[in-house]
Amino acid sequence: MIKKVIDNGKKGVRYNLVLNERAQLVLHSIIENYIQSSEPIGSRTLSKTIGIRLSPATIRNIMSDLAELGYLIQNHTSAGRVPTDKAYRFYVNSLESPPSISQQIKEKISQVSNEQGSQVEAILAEAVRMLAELTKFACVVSTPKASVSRLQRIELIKISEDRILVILVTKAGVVRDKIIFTKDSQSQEFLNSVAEFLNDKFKDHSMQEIREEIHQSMVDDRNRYHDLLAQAIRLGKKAFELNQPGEMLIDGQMNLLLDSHFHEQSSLRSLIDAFDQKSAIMKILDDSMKHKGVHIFIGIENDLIQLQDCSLITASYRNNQNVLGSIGVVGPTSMDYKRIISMVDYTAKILSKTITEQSYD
Amino acid sequence: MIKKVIDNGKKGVRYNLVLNERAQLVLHSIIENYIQSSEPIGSRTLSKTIGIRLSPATIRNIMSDLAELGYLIQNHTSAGRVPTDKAYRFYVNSLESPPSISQQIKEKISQVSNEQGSQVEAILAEAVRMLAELTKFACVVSTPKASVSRLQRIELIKISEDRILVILVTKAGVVRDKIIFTKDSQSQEFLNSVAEFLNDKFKDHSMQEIREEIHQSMVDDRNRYHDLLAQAIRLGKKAFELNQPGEMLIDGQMNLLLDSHFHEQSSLRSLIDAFDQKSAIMKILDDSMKHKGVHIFIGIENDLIQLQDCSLITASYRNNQNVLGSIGVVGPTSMDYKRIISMVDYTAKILSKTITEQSYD
DNA sequence: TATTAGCACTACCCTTTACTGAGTGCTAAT
DNA sequence: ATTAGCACTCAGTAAAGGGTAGTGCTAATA
Repeated sequence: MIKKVIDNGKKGVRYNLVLNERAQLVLHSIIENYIQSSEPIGSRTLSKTIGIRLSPATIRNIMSDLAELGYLIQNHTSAGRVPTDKAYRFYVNSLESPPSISQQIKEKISQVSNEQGSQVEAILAEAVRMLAELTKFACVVSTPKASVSRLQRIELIKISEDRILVILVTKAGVVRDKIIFTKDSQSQEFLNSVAEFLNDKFKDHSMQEIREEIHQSMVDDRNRYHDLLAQAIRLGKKAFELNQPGEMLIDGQMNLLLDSHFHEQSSLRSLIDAFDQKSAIMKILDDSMKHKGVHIFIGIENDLIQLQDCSLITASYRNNQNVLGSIGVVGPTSMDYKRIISMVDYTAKILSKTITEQSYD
Repeated sequence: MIKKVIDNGKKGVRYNLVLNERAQLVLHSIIENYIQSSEPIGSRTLSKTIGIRLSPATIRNIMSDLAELGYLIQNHTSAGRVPTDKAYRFYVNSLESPPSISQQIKEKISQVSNEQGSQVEAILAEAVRMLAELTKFACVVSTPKASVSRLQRIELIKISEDRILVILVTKAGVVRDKIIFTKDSQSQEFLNSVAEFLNDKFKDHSMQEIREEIHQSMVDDRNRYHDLLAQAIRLGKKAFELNQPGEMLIDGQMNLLLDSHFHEQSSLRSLIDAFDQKSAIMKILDDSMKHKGVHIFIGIENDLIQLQDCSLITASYRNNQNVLGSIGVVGPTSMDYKRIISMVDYTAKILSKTITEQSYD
């Protein structure tokens, strides 16, 4: 279906794919008004707040066309107009990227990196907390993906006859610990040799690669007869087994529940479910890791049905070498995009900077 | 002030500290009805559901007395009666301890211990999650307190020229990692000697003790001239510095927001604040560690003003040697105490069992 | 003397009704 | 092409009235 457009250079209503300048201005104005007030915008109100002089009647005509084009809807006949997801998409596409941000907010966000020598997880937790506090929405951040992380150091520590503590340190500075059980008890000296061997062989390799190489070695029969090697492979297999599934930190869920946009019990319930499952939101964060800069998912654009009343703003963070994960905000589709986008963008940058300083590359 | 009491053996209304049996029965019945329905209980309704035959009028008389004694209140003149905190206190005191629990729930909770070889933190997270799901309220659990935990093993790992990774394993099976920065780079061999020294000296000591002993050693001048010793003390000081403040895991906060009892915005906001601060709830959990068994804090009994519309049910968990922390449920004062108490009690027991199996004692 | 039936009374809750106000679409005038 | 004017719509609020579940008090009862 070809879209109708308002074009005052021609007679009557034309069919085309773009809005003329005045229609854009009206739409823009409606959206910004609605973002502020969260109430349907009427022609009279708008004619007062919009920059140029336009009578309510004229605005009504434009609004009527915009509604027909799918940018606006009316909840009922005699109510003002409300922007649709399509309108928000138009709006964010028209924004400069990234929007400006106040010095004050910048300073606030920069506090995240203040505490020198924090663990990566602590930095992420702090960042997501800060972002939730500033945006007053729910915020999520994915921890550096184990599979793409590269090994800086592995250590094996015998802590009892049948338990070995495995410490993995990645290039990005993430420390993971895990306890593995063994039937036959080994001396610490032996474990040290094993660890040394694994460090030599696998340093700088990604966890994914390491798992594959170990798998390869196990298939290779020759190794069976070399005790150290055999043990190293056996222990290594356990140690590098997908220890933590990609994790996600959440903060500010409560903010959403207090937000008037989600006051209907139904959408609220489903939102909670979405957060409880984690996996779906995790997927969105993973996707957004693949691209640079800020990503925006508006309402219906979200595959996950529970999130179709929400918009997500995400941005990836990285160290010198790799994209590590991403951080995002979940809020109502009528959120203040300028504000939120700039905050997410800046937080991701600060996060990248802080974590890069911590990295071993 | 001396309390009035209903005593049908005597003439008129007496002053005393106990309720006669019939008044107790009525009160008990009102509370259980109210827990089920969350609606004010009237005399007519009660006369139908209460076991013995009593006319509404009689019940009204008794209720009137109970109201005067502070066990019941009326929201307005022509409404039924609602139990006060005092009533709930009477109620829980009269319960057998601990109340019985269905086999089905037992099995559900026991799943917490299923995954063999989990880290303590993971077990706690699982437990608090399970408890939140079962109770449909908010649940909290405090992680084993660092200060009382005793040392199983310390390990120092050089991960770059200026960074040392410290791994602390406690008797309870908690693994903590921390990165410390040094100006002068040391060899791994040297760090091994230092770690060995610290292990010899401090194994089985509590973190608190260790900190004190290190402090003592630093004051003691002689040690300055022994290089290993001096370095060990210097590094040990950093390593054992209060690394993690007692932490707390929360789950199911959202449940509270969906609970009809907290639908007034005001009490909701303050509740969220209470959870955000953490420290106050942490204090309650700490307190409850000092005593055995289940602890119950009803409404006004909570020092924290934000929690005065809530009841807390807590129970401590332990390994063979020490009380480690406690787990609790936060819900409305009109919660189903029998159900919740039994669940918290049983969860704490399962938690103790699971963690004891993990411990190195 | 304790209990109960009866009665007048109270206040919330729900529905109906009416009114207001912000908004619309359409038409005719500019 | 724009605007003023007008009839119309519908959510929201407030007032009015009936229904209901509760109360307290008094007098009758076992």
